[in-house]
Amino acid sequence: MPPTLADAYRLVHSGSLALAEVERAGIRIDVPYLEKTIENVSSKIKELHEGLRQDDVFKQWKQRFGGKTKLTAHAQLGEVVFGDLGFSPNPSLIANRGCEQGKTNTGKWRTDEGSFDHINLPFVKNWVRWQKWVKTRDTFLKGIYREVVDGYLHPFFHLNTVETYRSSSGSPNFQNFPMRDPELAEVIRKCFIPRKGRRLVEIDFGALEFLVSSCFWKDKAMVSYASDPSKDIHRDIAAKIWLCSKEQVNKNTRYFSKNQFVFPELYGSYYIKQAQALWQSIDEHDLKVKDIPMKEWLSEKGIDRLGNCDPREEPEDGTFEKHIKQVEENFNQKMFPEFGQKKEKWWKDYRKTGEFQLMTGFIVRNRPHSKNDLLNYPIQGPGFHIMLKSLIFSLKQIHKRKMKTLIVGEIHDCSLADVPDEEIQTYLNMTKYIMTKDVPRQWPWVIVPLRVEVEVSNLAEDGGNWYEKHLWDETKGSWGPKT
DNA sequence: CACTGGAGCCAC
DNA sequence: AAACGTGGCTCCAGTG
Repeated sequence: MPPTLADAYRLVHSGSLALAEVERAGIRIDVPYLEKTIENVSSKIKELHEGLRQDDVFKQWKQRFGGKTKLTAHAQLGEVVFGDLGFSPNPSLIANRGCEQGKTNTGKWRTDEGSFDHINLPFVKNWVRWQKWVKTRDTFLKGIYREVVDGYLHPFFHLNTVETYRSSSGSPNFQNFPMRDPELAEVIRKCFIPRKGRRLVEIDFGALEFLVSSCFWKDKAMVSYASDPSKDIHRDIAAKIWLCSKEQVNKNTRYFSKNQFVFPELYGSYYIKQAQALWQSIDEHDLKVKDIPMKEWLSEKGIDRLGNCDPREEPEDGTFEKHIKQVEENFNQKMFPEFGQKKEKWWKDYRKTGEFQLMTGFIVRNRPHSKNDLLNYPIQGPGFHIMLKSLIFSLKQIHKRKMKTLIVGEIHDCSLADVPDEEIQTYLNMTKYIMTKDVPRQWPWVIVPLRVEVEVSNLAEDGGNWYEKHLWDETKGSWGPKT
């Protein structure tokens, strides 16, 4: 019997109790470090601000806006750079539908970071940098500081706000602290520390979205990719996109294949958007095959331009657009034909009933939904539910075994725990078993093996924090740093 | 003064 | 016909 709406209710009920416990536990914050860091970042901001004020561009800015001059106003920056200084909008940016190149929906100049990529003006580079640090301080650092009580932070975790039946977090949002920008990640994540005698332990589900996707579409080839650790979908697609052998795929080319083709394709993007994004990445990130610059490499294969990317036109031969169109057709018709066919039926069925049910029993019928919603919700919701059920089971075990471990946070496909050193082995063994054995056993729709990725911080006494953490793995039931 | 939508940026 | 999804938070600029 597949999960019913009543099952879904029970999950939310016990999930709410579990997350209440997470909220109550709280995360230890290194308050002196946080205070010092706010000071340091403020000095950096002040310096950058001073530099901007002394720049000649700022004089022009003042001439233009006089008493209304406001250095934080994006609209004013746009007027100065693209209006007065006469820079053209970034030609490699893709214009929004119904938007003039380089402008927003309301007709103002776009002033996001990418809009300035092509402009080599120190003033502009520094302005972007300045804004980045202002956000770091005001949103993240001060957001934490404002909510700290007696050295602990208690972010909220909600189950009632998200259409896909994922969770959300607030006050502050625990789920969007910087991670990819190493400079920002370090400054902010060092605020989070374990309690005395403990370590922070983060356990992620590996590749959860792709695994859940396989469970939902039950496409044979997809399930095979998801089940066989020696197979790598992103590498294989990268080889097709970049016209090279699987062995010639490198970290970068795989990364962009994954994030600008495979996931977008699973969630309803299409070849024109993917081609544009990939083509832009080639120069932006200096993509290569072996040591050959990508555009040279592609040119040797007979592809020397992007193409018009006009949805009304058939792409021309010899364009990247045409090539990606073929990769897409191959993806949907040859590689994953069941995915290609089932998604049409899934959409048709929705059009008949106006509602759809997730594998975990939840029913979505709150409003009319787009085709892409129909592709995304069934993956995003149940992916989170796998994590939530694991969290619930872990807490149950922690209580039963009278452990002192505290689960202190959750980010969609991972949990963060504050674990006494002497409980580490128990906690990791127990949680891995729950995540990879117990939960799949309870949900027969999980038809592919689940996997975990474990990261552990140093002890509090050794300067452990959420930034400095180490991959751990298991050999014969014993966990330690990965060698 | 309270509120709102847009734009931007952070995460998964 | 349309064109990858879900959030939270902050600032500005405009409205009542």
